[in-house]
Amino acid sequence: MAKTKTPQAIRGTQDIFGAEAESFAFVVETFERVRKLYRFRRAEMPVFEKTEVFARSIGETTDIVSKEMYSFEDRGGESLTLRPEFTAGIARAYLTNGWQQHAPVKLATHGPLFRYERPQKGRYRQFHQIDAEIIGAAEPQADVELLAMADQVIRELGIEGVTLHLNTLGDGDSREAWRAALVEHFRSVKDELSEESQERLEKNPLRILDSKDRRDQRFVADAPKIDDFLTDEARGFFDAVTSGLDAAGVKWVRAESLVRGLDYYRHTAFEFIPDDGSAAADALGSQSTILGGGRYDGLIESLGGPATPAVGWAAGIERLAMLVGEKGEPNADVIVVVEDDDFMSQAFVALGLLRGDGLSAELMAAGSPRKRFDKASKAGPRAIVSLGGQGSLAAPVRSDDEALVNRVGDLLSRSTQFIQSSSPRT
RNA sequence: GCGAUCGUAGCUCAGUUGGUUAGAGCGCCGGUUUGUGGUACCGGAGGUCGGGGGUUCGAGACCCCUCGAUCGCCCCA
Repeated sequence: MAKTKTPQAIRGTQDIFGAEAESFAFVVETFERVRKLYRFRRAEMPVFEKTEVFARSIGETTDIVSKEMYSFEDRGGESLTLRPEFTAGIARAYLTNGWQQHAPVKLATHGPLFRYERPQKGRYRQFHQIDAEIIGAAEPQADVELLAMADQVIRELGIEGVTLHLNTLGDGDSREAWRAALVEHFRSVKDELSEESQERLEKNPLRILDSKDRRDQRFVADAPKIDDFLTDEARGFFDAVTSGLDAAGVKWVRAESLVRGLDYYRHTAFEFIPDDGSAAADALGSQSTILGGGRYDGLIESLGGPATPAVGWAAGIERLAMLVGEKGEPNADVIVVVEDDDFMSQAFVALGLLRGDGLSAELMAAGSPRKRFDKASKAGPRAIVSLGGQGSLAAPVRSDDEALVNRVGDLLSRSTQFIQSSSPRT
């Protein structure tokens, strides 16, 4: 038989296992716990949608839509796309399921997203996010509550050295006026900007503001500020958000040049970013944002729904997992060692008893019988039950934990399979 | 899409200016020792050196292509 080649995993996908998988699970479990504290309701959406769901809401000119989507035709010839983010799909679900009746709704979800990008540290083609959205709430209190939750998730994950960067993009009119002023400002010095920013000038002028290129930064300093274009209403909204955050004890800094990549953002925009020089910044490489979001009051309309205010955020699980440190896999409470294969069935009785009582238990019954105890011992369980070691039905329990020895001894004595020995200790 | 570095056993890596049958540690399997034990010793399995092509008497080493990884740019979580 010809040797079959093992297919490789798809570029930019990951197989997560062991300590890394524990960190990943820790992030998700923490999110689930905190989300219930804030009374966000769990939602599940499909991982793929009609392409137009994303194209229309995210913005045709954004990088995500113009070059990063995994799109394909199904057998009926319809263009479908693997979700590159949660918000658009949630908005669609909100409209097509009549969730409007629950408005305002607080929703939480998590799962895989797909973006066709060059993989690097903290960035994958299939990646995972936790996500929280409040749909149908126009009040700044919604922004405050959403951010308080984000802040608590990060704190409960034990992540340090990360700060909330906050900005406002104003309402639609403010944003447009500001954008026009920025274009004018940068166009006057176009030839002195970096090549990339010259392109951004046409496509996405707001992004010039956070360019890393020195040539751009001199002109960023005296660029028009959003604050000068804010309507009274937009300013009032932002003030309400910031004072709410202060009252809620959420630390934040103003980031005047923080803009978000997607077209649908209005008013509040924010990112949680590691502080310069912190361990977190180090661990993340060039990927800085671990959680980002904002208010998207226009999105639902772009999908054909009624004008509906909403705010949300998403955070990369992989990026968070890199910051929570190693979460080792816990050792077994008990390992049952079969030192003589004649005692195999007793081992299953013992395992059933132990697991039924809530103790994690593992069987060690393969390989050289004489080495099994050593292997069990090496695995570092809280206790070891040895079967057949003395050629008898006795099942000695080895542990430094006296209470556990007694508990295991009591459990085993429930079966006539075992003539309990006088629990010798080591 | 662009750039840099890198691909040798399951894992971490050696492998001299290209030169015989490609090595070590850990892990795994078996045996001996110990005999209430996490020890030590012996032995074994496992590699078409990422894949393909080329240069050469001879390539794991050099060249080209390709796939992948890592790290940046762009952008984002």
